[in-house]
Amino acid sequence: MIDPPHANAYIGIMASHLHHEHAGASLAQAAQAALVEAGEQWTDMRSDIFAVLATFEKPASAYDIADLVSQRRGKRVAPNSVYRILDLFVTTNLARRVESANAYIANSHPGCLHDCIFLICDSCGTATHIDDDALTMSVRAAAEHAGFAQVRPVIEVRGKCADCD
Amino acid sequence: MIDPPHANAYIGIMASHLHHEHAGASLAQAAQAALVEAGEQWTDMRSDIFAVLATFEKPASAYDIADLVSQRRGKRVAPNSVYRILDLFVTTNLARRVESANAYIANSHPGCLHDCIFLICDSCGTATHIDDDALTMSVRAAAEHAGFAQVRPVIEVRGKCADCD
DNA sequence: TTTAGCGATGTAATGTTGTAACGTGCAACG
DNA sequence: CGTTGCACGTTACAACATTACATCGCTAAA
Repeated sequence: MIDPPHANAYIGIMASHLHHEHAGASLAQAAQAALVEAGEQWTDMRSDIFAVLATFEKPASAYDIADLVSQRRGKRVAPNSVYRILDLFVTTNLARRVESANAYIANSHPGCLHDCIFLICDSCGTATHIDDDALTMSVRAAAEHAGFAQVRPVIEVRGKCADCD
Repeated sequence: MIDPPHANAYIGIMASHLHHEHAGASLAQAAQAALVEAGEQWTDMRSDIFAVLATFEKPASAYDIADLVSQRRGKRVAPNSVYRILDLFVTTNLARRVESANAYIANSHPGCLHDCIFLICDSCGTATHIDDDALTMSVRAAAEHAGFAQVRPVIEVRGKCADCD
């Protein structure tokens, strides 16, 4: 393979991952803190939805989440309600929408603002993400050079993960 | 604005745009040629769907296309049929799916294989694309470095276009 | 000439994802 | 003790996508 100009950009992944990756209870706590920080309430419903979302390693659809939250609460929770809260999570950076999957995934480092690059396996559906700020900044720059403003990059890569390969 | 490491990547846009951009009849002809080249048939239905798709400057949903093709033919064409043909177009590179819009757009240079970067205006909905192979190759490289194979990058940027800004 | 196969399209039904409109409960504040 | 604002509930519906199976027309083998 030829060496493209940015072939070494992945070096940035490690460098930019010095921030803390949360999991489990720690993650929920970080999420709560971030939401409160944004001036929003941390309600039972939001807590449950975040908890369910965080159990997924694959992007979860709003309907998947609605089902599981319904179980957990013993009472039907309408997709509508889930969407409302997922939208809130996305705007406050507690979760991300994976456009190519019409699904959502918890942000493992809430409060930390990146343009994420998602890698989604077409076989097993699992999603990982890499943070390569050099690369995402280049995408932003290209868009801005084309006259775009208030840009929000959507960078996702579909493929086969190492396990499924 | 600070100068990110890849800020000059857009120089690649011009450089990589030496290939011919088609429009109108010329585009339809190029599409036909590409499809036949791929060992597929250029039927009336496919021709009509491509023609309709090519009239859009915004990404078009399968249902939009179904409606217009129905008019053009004076007979209802079901979304199903449209999806089938759009899928074919996407696999043969005559069209692209814009994941963040659940919609499709004609490839203005069929036969020419790129990872496109789409810019979609949140206000007016129009989409433009830029071809920056250096940038897309970097994304591929980053994904492959993470163990992914058969990668298919999805790079889209939502924002405000120059006109709507 | 039949007929078997195959690719393209038609038809109908259904599944999945996303929004709109409006109602209810509850807590803070005057 | 109202009234205001936010969270959430409920219903209905709109938009997007797939599945299963039928039909049509062509062509190649019998």
